[in-house]
Amino acid sequence: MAARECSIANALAVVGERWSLLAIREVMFGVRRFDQIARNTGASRDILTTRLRKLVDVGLLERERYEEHPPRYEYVLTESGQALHTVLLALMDWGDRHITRGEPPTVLEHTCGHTLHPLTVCAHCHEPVVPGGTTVVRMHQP
Amino acid sequence: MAARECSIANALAVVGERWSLLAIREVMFGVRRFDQIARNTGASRDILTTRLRKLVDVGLLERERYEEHPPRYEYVLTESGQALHTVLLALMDWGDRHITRGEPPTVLEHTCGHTLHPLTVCAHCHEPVVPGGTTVVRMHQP
DNA sequence: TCCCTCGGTCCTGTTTTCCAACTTACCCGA
DNA sequence: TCGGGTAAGTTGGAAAACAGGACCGAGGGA
Repeated sequence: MAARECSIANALAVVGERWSLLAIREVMFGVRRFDQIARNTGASRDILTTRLRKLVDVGLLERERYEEHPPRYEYVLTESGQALHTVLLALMDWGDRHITRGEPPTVLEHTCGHTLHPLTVCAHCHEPVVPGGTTVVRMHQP
Repeated sequence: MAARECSIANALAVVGERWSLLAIREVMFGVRRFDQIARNTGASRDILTTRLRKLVDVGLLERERYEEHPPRYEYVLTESGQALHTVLLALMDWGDRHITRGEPPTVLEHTCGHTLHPLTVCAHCHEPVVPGGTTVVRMHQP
């Protein structure tokens, strides 16, 4: 215990459990219903229940009733949840390049009309950020 | 089972288990030794052993002997491992903005001399990618 | 009426994970 | 030579997480 304090660790404490990011992927792709999310992710239903509840509790999802009779619910992303799209894009791009064999299973298009290949740049100079192109200014030591 | 085929899922199958990304974070920040990685992540030693072994097996890390007598090892990132830096940066930025309260615990500087704030842009038009700014062209349905 | 859907809950057994102590192999200083 | 320290794990037992399937309640449709 008494590990390094870090926003990566904090982020993973919220979305790092198994199935959480896949559930968010589904909602981001427009799949909002419990049964569909369960089917598409492959998570067992009870685990998915606890994951979705946690994501609602921490404010990444909202559970909205979309039908009164019978009561039916759907999950929608909050602003914090939507902000995770950069993480999912980075993960998908990395998976496409280094893990998945063959063609990318999912292809996205940017509003500019071209196939989306995400690129991470420095918000200040707009140059791409390359591995080793950063230095640590300040960091918590455990 | 029989879930959606997707590079996000494939990526998470490799680095999605608890402690894996934190171990990679440490190596990326220059911490290469077992004991230090264990201390800084907070992972228990046995779990860390299996995680590091898996990361070596899938080719994200290499285990190198840096001392013959006694035998001592250190972990270094392969190119695939280094490529994960975009994922970690996205996660850290999201954590800084939406999870961590107060100041970011870790501050990085870009080679341009300014504090690094990563920005995800489209590699083609160089415009920022915003939530909902993409459409799905092709996708596997389970 | 009977069967179906949706959004879960419950139960049971298997896997993982956690935690602390132990091990091996060597170095160092007194 | 004795004791202590470090590095990189192993081991064993308890606790937690997970998988998979049955079940449930409120309604819908034929």
